[in-house]
Amino acid sequence: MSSERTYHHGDLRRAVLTAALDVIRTEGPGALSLRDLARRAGVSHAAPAHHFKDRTGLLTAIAAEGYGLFADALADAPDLRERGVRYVRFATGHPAHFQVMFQPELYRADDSELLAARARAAQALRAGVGGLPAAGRGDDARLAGVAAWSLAHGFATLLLSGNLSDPLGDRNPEEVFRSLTGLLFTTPESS
Amino acid sequence: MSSERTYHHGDLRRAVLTAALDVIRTEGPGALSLRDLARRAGVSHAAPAHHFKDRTGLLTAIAAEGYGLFADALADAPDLRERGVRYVRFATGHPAHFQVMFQPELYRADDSELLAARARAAQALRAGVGGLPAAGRGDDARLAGVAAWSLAHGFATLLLSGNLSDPLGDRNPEEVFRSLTGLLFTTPESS
DNA sequence: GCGGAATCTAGTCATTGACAAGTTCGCGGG
DNA sequence: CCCGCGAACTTGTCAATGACTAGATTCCGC
Repeated sequence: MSSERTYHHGDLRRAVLTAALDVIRTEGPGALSLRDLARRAGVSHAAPAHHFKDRTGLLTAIAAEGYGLFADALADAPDLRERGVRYVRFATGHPAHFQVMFQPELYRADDSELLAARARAAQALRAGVGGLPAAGRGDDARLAGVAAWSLAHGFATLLLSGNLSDPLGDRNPEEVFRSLTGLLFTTPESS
Repeated sequence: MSSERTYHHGDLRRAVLTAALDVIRTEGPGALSLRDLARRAGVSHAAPAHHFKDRTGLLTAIAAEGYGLFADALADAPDLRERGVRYVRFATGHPAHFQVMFQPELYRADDSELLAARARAAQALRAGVGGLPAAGRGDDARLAGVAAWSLAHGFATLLLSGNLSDPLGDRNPEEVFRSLTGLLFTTPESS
C-alpha cells in the first residue's frame, strides 16, 4: 500500500487529511500548504484539490470530521461531569480537529456535511445539561449549561495553547479537570 | 495628517497595526497580508517590513500590545468576579488582540517586549485569585485559580467564535457572565 | 546647512493557491 | 474481449504574496 507506485494513490484523501492534521497540530492552521501536503503524499501539486476543491475545502472537511468525532466522543457519557472530562479528552486527543472546529473563519460554515455533524455534536452536548445542581428550569438551566460549557472549553483551550503547563505540571489534565468540577459544582447527590 | 502626500507617512506603524487589527477581527489572522496593509496605508509594498521585519513580527507586536492592554484592563479590579467580567470585556473590546494572544504559533513567544507585557498581565491575573470561596491554600487555591481562569476564558472564547449568540440572544455578555459567576461561586460574603 | 540615520520606494525571486487541459486508470455494459 | 466513460491524477500556467536587496528621500541633531 505504501510502496505502490501506481498512477492512483489509493487513499489520497485520507493521506492528505492525516498529513494536514499533523501540520495543524504542530504549526497551526496557518502553516497549511496544499502543495506541501501533496509532496508529503508523493503526488503532484494539484492532486489534493481534486478531493477538497481548495484550501478552505480541506479545512471544511477537517471541521466536519472533527464534529463527527466530537459527537461520538460525547455520546454515551453517564453524567455532566464525565461529559466535561470527555470534552477535555477530545481536545487533547484531537487537537488539530478541535482547533479548526472553533475557528469558523477557517472553513465554510454553510457546508451541508459539516452542518449535519455539527448538529449531532450540539445535541450530544446539550443532552447532559439537565442534571445540573444549580439548574432549576428555563433561564437558569440555560445559564448553567453555558457555565459548564465555558468551563470545559476554557480549560481545553488554555491547555492546547500551553497556558496550563505551568500550574498543572505533569499531572493528568483530565484528572485535574475532574477536581475542578468538584470545586465548583459541589453537589452531594450527583450520580 | 490624513491628506498629506509626503514621502514619510507620519505614523505608518500605528496605521498598519490598526488596519491589521481590523482584518484580523473580521477575517481572522490567516487573512493578513503585508502587501494589502501597505495598500490600505497608501505606501509601497515593502514599507511595513521596515517597522515589523516580517509577518510574524507584526503579529508579535500585536500580541505584545495586547498583553499590555490586557494588564491595564485587569489592573484595578475590586474583586475576582469583576476581574472575570473585565476579562470578558477585554475579549469583546479587543477581539483581534485577544485572538492573537492565545495562538502562540502565530508570533515569536521569545520576544523580549512581549515577554515583559505578558509577565505584567500574568501578575494582574494571579493577583485576584486569593479571595476565592472554595480556596484554602496551596493546591486547592491553584485549582480554583485555574477554574476561574477557565470559566472566563472559555466564555470569552465561545463568545468570539459566535457559539454563544444562540443561547444568549441579545443580552449583554458581561451581565450574563456576572450571573454565571453567581451560579458557580456562590459566596455570601463576596463584596 | 551638513551628515548620518530613519523611513520609504523600486525591483527581484521563490513559493503558493487556483485554474485549465490533458493523461492514466478502473470498471461495467455490450 | 474491448470499449467507453468517469474518476483520479499530472502538467502547465498565472496572479498574488513574503522576503530580501539596493537605492532614494526626508528628518534631526549639531
